Amino acid sequence: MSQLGIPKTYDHRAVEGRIYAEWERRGAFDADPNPRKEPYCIVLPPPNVTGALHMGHALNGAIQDTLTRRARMKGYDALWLPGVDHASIALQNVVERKLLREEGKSRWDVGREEFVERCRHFAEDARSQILGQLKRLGASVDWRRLRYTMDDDYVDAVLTAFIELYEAGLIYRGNRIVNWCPHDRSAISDLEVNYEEVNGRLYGLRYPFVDGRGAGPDGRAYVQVFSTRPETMLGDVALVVNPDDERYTDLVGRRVVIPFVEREIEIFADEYVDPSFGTGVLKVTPAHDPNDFEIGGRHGLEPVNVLERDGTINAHGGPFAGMTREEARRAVVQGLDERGLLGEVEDYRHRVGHCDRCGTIIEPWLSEQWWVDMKVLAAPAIEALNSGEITVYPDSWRRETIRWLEGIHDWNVSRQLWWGHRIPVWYGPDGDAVASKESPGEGYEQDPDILDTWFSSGLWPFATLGWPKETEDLAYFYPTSLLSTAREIMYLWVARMIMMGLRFRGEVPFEKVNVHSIVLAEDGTKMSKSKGNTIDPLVLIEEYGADAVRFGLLYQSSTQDFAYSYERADLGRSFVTKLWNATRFVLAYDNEGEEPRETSPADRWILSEFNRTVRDYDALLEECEFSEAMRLLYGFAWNQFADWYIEIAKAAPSPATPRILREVFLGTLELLHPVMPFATEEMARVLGERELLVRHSFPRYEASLEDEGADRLLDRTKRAVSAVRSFRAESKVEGDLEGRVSGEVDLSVFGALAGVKTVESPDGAAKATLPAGDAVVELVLSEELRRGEIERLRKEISRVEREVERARAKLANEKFVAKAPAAIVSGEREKLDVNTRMLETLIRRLDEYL
RNA sequence: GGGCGAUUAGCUCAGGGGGAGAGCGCUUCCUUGACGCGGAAGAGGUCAGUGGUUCGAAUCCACUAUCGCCCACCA
Repeated sequence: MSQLGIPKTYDHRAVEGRIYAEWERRGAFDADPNPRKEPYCIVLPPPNVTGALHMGHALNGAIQDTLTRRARMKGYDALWLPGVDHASIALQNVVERKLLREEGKSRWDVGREEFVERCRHFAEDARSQILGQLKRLGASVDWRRLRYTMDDDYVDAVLTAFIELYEAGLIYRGNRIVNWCPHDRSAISDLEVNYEEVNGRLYGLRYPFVDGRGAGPDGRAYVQVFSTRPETMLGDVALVVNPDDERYTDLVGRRVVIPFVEREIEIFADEYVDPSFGTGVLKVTPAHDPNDFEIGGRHGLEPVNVLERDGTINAHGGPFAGMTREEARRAVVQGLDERGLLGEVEDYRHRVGHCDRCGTIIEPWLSEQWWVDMKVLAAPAIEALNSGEITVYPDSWRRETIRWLEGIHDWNVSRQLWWGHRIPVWYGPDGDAVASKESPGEGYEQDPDILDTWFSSGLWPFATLGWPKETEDLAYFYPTSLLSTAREIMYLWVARMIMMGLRFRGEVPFEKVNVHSIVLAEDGTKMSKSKGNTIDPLVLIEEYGADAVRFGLLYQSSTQDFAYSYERADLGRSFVTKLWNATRFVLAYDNEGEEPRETSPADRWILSEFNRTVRDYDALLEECEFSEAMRLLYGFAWNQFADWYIEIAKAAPSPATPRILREVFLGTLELLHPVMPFATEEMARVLGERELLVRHSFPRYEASLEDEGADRLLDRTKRAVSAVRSFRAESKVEGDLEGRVSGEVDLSVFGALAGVKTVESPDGAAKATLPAGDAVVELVLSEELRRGEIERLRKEISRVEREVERARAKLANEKFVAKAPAAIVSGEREKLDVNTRMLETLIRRLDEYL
């Protein structure tokens, strides 16, 4: 403890928990519809219940909290609504792995009911973790309103939405190729398939002619086709060649036999075939390839599905039935080889789809699924994005999203998983299907499938506010103000919220979308648990404090992804320390009386500077320019307020300085509070503020505080001071000096900070002449410094000469004078003028010495 | 195969038509009424390359190189 009675250093560990509890106790984050206020609402992108806070959450949390706290301080009725997502496939995978590890059982061993129960319990245990972590970050969410996608009310919203879309004919059942994960035994969406380059093989498969005429293209008795998945030949229904491929014209219409299963298939002509790939002959497997499905359809061919749900070969696979797909691949290749039907085998690098959640290789698989007709839903969303009804930061993502929506495919929303919202369709005894929340009656069986987790997430901005009930919350807070998110879920989630919001509310779900950077690992690659390069925000918070981490993240966040650097947390921590020490200074500073007293130019300058900072900072936050905003505020607080005004307060105060000092500092804390809530709150408390800072008003720009005269005066004064300091450092001059400044400066500030006593006409053996902007400082020197001054003057002269030359050349250019904006031209003239006079002065001084 | 973005000081990154910026690191000095997680003064950059537009380009355009990311049903 210092003599001030407050700790010498700020200890975030001792402060943050206490302050968060205080905010909660005082209901500082509670928001309820208030007709006398304007609403401001952000819904938290619901983290997965299974998740732990990662750097992306920390960054997005900092962004949302900053915007919410700012809105709250600006007088809005600001709601930041928290929630968690049940994370269907992700959580199911976690619970399955646990079950296998701990009990050696699969989900089928325990049965659906029991398994879902376990998922429910696991989710309940897990969800408190990430919520606690949000508190550590300082998130000012209204905890009374915590939502969960498996809450009864939310489930009701999901079922309502499904039934409405179903009844409108926008949800239908269809037999199509889907991305099938044999491990999860479920369909997954296109967006959940990761394509990875793998080293595979291209196998030459030979199909003997049925008629045995032996008149293949080159006299052979077979047709060769290249495939990366030989086992799928068991499901072939045709071969196709390009109709324009002259090599194969007489092949069309002939028949070949599929080895092993001995099925005869015909050779067709189809435009789809690329003659330049492989042999120019393509095998058609409609049940296991989306293109083949189309081709098969064009030729009226019945698909043959050879895979079970778990990826093993089914009865259609003849001798290979029961094998896994990998076993079947080897066995088919070996069998072909034995029969002399294996052609060339080439190494082949290609992209193979993997399940986003479990990493299993995806099989395109024909199955009966539920689909959402997206074209109809996308049209209004495209319109809303085109018209600017939704603003996206940065705008390039608005255009990207429109492009994606324009090429949208129907959405497969059914999953053959167990953890999730069960599809509310019931099949009756007579084969009828009814969409209903409850069983329509005796003998009805509910569809076993559940919904894609993103179907429920798509309703998030309004289902969390009470929909389908027409609640007061919904009327007041919807549409929400802003959604902040990582770009990786723009299509998966954001685009769907827009479509669902327009469909069910007739209004966009949010006015603005902020697409934030992705936080990469220190080496610039993506953070991933498997690579072991993740950074845990909680560890950072523990070490640096939540405020430092938040400031560091925002300081570094722009539209570009960035490699996380601990330096930024360091920067944040140094900043907190700097502010803490400023707090101690302000507290200890003589602070008497409240009555207005006469201000000095320095007082008016700092007010003016602060006021401009308020205006620019607020505008930057409004545009989600967080990095710029942080740099601006940091620069003001450190380089203007602390470096200059505090020094002025020490050395050349006015009667009003105590008041202005405190006022501006408190205002700075208010500006910073949305970003660094804990430390600023503590500083305000230490300063004796009676009201919590979280409840203060955000500073407002006031035109009357602009003071150009004071700005110019202090600018010149600071330059003069710096010129003297620079001279002292270079010439190694210590102690007080005498001198004079030509050009108007604040003499008391100059004298005190430069250590120069001003005299009418500086007299002495030698004089130093220092350019300081448009002013000149002259200092009385001792004789021994004379030689050094000559050298210094020569350097200055050549520097100023270059400046003069540059401006002169520019102004000599007739085209420049004619075409450049008047302000630029007059600016150059002024510079030329100032520098010319400066040059004359310097040369005159040099002459005096020589 | 398409699309988007990046390349700026030793490092991590801002900026973005009119005299190159920050933090860290580096050099010199400094316990001056808060702060050494500090203060003062410095060194350090043909803003990837080539062409173009312009009175003027690090900034806009084109191409090239390198590196990322997203999207796509080529066996």
